[in-house]
Amino acid sequence: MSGLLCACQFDSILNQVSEHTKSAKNPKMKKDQSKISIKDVARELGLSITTISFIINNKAKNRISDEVIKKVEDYIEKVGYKPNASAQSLRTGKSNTIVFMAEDISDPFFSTIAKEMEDLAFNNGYKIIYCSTENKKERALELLSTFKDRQIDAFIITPPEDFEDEINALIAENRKIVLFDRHYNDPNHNYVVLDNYNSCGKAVKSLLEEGFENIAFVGLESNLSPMKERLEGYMDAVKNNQKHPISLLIKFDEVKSAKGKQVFENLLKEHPNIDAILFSTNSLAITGLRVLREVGKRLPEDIGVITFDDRELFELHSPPISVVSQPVSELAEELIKGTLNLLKSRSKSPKLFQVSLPGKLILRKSSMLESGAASGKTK
Amino acid sequence: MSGLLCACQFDSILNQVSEHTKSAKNPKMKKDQSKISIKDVARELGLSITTISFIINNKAKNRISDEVIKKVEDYIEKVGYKPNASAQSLRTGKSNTIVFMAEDISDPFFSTIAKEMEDLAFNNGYKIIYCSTENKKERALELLSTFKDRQIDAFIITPPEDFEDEINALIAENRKIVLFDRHYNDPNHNYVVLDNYNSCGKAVKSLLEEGFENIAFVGLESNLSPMKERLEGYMDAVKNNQKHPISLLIKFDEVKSAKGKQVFENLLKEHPNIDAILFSTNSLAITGLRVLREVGKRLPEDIGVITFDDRELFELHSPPISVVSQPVSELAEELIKGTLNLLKSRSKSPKLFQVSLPGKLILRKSSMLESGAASGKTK
DNA sequence: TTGCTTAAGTAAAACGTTTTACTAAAAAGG
DNA sequence: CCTTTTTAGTAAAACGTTTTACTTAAGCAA
Repeated sequence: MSGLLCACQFDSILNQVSEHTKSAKNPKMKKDQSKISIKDVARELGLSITTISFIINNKAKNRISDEVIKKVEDYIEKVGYKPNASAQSLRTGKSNTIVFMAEDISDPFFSTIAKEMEDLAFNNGYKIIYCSTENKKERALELLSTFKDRQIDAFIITPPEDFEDEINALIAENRKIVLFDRHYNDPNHNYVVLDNYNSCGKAVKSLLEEGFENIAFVGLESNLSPMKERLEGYMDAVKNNQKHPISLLIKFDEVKSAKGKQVFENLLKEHPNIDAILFSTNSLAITGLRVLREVGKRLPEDIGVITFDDRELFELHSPPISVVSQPVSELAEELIKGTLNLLKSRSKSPKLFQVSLPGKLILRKSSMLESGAASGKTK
Repeated sequence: MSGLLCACQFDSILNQVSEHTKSAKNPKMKKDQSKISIKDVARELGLSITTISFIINNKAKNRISDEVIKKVEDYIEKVGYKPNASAQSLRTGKSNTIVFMAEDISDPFFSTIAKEMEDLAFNNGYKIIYCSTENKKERALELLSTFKDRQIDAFIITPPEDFEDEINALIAENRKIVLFDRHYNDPNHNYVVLDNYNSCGKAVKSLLEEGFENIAFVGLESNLSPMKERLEGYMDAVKNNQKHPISLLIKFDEVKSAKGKQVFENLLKEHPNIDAILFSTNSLAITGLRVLREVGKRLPEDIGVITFDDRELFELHSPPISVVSQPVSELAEELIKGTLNLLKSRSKSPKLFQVSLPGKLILRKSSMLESGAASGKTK
């Protein structure tokens, strides 16, 4: 049937061939085989490629008659023509691609964010390329250098330590940059982060209300903003309640090693009066929970526990562990919304956006001395 | 056939070269301001772009003098020139991009695989774009239709159910396709999967050796190959040992719901003699463990447990849960190695590869009745 | 000398778009 | 009836590469 439609003025030539090809069911077979281009569409409809281009880019209003628009759209729909993305990208300098440089894309927090972003971006015609910096500056630079020349429209970056200059350089080059998870308190940056300071305050307050007295903080030795803010949040909250802060900072590389377990064990020994611990990250908590189990501490009777970032693991733990949960969907939404706005704006200096979302304290048995009926309640 | 007509009546008369138009150059200004192209390099060195192109593509041997090659390479290094990826892609039809369609990129199994692949691919000059099908056919089709027109070099696909025709269609279109995690036993497909059948056999054997007698299987109601193979592997292993199989298949959507918990609870009630359970997936095990805890079953005394896919959660569980672990690094390596080979081969029909890797049984307390010294041993 | 080979390079077409600047015909204005 | 405006389109340049087919000069054998 489609053979009839391509008739127009080329009849004579087509006819010569069709004698031989008829047996192979569909005379248009050729088309399907090799990619169909805007030129093919134009030729087939007896129009110029300019017209086709205007139509597929919604620039046809007041230029092309509704009748022709309809005809072209129908044909495009029928043959499934889609513009060649590389050609578009070459011509326009845009690629409809966003790069998300996560710390580690296999980390559940980042991969969940990634998935939600992917979905939102996809619905807006954007693709996302992910990569992992491992929190290493050289790695991040390497990635950046690869992607800088690939017509990437925007970068969502979880910067490693000591990366402020590079971020500023990118911004100076007029790139669209959005920071995620960590930031530099720079009014010229776009970012979406958790309100770490107040989240920590809430956690401490909750522990105190439950009757815990000597709350220790176990954090990461790091200059990254969340690590610093969580520590500060803890410090201020404890001091404001006339308690004495006790903090242990562990090096990133040691968290999962024997060394990490040991320094944590030492903390417990040196401060036998500790009756609650606030873990600043997920992996710190996991290491901590291992040690607590090994040394026979009962939760929450001997030691109350709250940690950052919810994971299935904590809910299934015995006893279930209280957490400060990050609002993953909202974070992803803010990130994509902000990034897309940046991309939409035609101005050279789009308005900045700086978002800080509150954490959600999810109380479970590990931090509830009275273990009342309100298990799992949310605050 | 239609190509005949566009023949070239407008061979041009544009031989007047405008040498001087561009030559009012300020060599300093230029560099920093706008992206530097192959043309700039050529002009600056007084060479043709052809020469530059040959050199950056390692096609200069026997064509260009070593002296010139050196000069060009040095200059490129100095100014940091990198070819425009879109232009390359447009010209060559290649994009150095691989799409990985996972079931769910936020699932730890897939995100870990993704990360390892990303790394390997990156080192070979390839980027990876991830996406999630959610095991939904329409979603997969939608994704496919977006990516088909973007010069994607290869697809690594975790197909949803009932997707065999689509895979065959892609292959017929001459696309590079590699299946992952699940396959169709089709000798014309490339795939990398776990040896689910024998992995299940190993798990059953281990439970029997530990003294468990009535081993139940809890699986997913699904046509996907891993689900079917695991069930078969269990069935055959149990029967071969003169035991009676008991299996429960739960719908994907119900696993995490109240319904899922209930049917599992019913299983326990209807078969009070069950003394061990083999869970076919991660999330089934999590639901199962919740129920087992609620109904007061002790592990492993009352019920022994082994589940598929290792996760931190299972190691930290009390008691730690035995698992069949997938060799993530090896899977990722096979995937990328195979895909890259496909891409390297110039032939129209590269040789196929079909890889099935053994699972690793990691025994922990949940399946060890004697709870001997050999905790955590690997088989 | 002539003719052939090799070495070292270049011109120009092509990939598939978008966009600027044009045109031809019809409608409107006077 | 002429001029202007509007409508509905089109031609061709440009984006930055790769690659095919050429050129030009030198070397060399006879």
